[in-house]
Amino acid sequence: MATLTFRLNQNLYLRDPQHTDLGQKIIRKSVEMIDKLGFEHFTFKKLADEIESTEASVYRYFENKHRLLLYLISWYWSWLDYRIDLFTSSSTEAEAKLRACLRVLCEEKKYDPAFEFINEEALHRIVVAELDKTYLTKSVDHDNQEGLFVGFKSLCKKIAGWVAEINPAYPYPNALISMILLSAKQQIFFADHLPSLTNLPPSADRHQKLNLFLEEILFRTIQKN
Amino acid sequence: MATLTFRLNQNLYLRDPQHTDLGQKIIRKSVEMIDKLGFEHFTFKKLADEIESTEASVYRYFENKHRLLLYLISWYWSWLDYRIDLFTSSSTEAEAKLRACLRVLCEEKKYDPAFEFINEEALHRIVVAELDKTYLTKSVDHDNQEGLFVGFKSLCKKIAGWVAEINPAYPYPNALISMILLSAKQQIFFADHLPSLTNLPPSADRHQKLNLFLEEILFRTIQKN
DNA sequence: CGATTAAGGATAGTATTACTATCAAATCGG
DNA sequence: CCGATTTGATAGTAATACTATCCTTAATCG
Repeated sequence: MATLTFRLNQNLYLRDPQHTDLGQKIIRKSVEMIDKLGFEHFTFKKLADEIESTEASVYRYFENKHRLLLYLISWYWSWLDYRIDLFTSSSTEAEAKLRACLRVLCEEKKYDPAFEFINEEALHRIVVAELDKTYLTKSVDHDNQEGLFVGFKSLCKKIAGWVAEINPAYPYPNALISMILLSAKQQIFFADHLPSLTNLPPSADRHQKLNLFLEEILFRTIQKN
Repeated sequence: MATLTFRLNQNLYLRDPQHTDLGQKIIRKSVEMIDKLGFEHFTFKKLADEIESTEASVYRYFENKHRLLLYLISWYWSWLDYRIDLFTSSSTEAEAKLRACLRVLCEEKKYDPAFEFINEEALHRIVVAELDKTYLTKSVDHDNQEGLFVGFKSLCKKIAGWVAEINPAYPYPNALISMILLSAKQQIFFADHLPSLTNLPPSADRHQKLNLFLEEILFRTIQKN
């Protein structure tokens, strides 16, 4: 099988981790550890110990742990974008594309064998729990200038484009889509931890319910008249 | 003028800061400093230096800085709840209540002289920038059990109740309201820092636009049939 | 009025974190 | 096989998030 890799913004890393053995270990293990410990309790020291390397070596790949998180989450958005392309390319209608897109967004994430060293299931949990921390910092503006959020921004733009195709007069397509993208993560988190803030059940069919919830909001909001 | 205070969950603090001079200084100054430095760069040491007290003394009021943040944000939700009551009590119709409620949620926040030692404008910016960090931690479940999120949860429940009054058949009232409550903060943040993720303008009338945006989503989504 | 208690100040100390720096050993490409 | 690059090993630093102890002062209560 051909190995796919995503070309991510070079400012995310110092040395490309996809190209070396140590780099791949860093990615694989950090996904596992951030998922388990949470980003706050995850440190380069602990990571280095686990992969039997040293802190200094990890710092040669990533400037700091914040950039590593940004890297992982950028990877996630690229992956989602790729999957959305996969499932929307067969449609020509914007409406069908949007429906397919929401399905991909809400689906339960499983390990994707197309990408060997990433555990997508764990990465999805990381995105749910840590996404907001990537931009809620005093360095947002700087990070944004360096292009560290392009993955999220371009995905949002693409989907908002379909909204504009359906109803060019609707004035808030980007706001609506960014809201939906974030809500998909938030509501899953609430279902797991603060159930009174949602109506999604704890059971496995919550992904389907989430899909219904968001689809209704999206299409009712953008319908004409 | 009668001085109002909110009765917040006792687990938020070790000693009630509203009742002492030092406590009030801690609240007033921490709002100012978290707003300026951001929560990550804010420390009890820096705070103590500013109010000319000591780290140890601050720790006598709050177990740690995370609880202090939770305290401030709980205070904010209580305040919002109080303002929503103020502006909805005149209406009897659920729809009118919801409209008034969204107006309060989206309005630009100004200093409220009813509460002397809190700068609501700064606190609002803190909520916008730091809210998600209060629950995106490994200790959510524990904090939730201690009742540290009741402020947000009860507000959400109250508003969702009005939704249910209008359309009892709508299956996701809590999810819809929590989404809207959070989006109101998020979209303001995007307008300031990641404008391509929203359609709110940088100008002052963005609060009004935000109101239109959210009102349309809410009422279109819950309309019957 | 004197004694008790509580609040706050002063100081010290600890483990951990998030780095930075230096040098030597291994390895890899031409 | 030579030289450049990569990694490992080790050390060190400033800051952070606490905890502990002791002392002074102020309020309270019989």
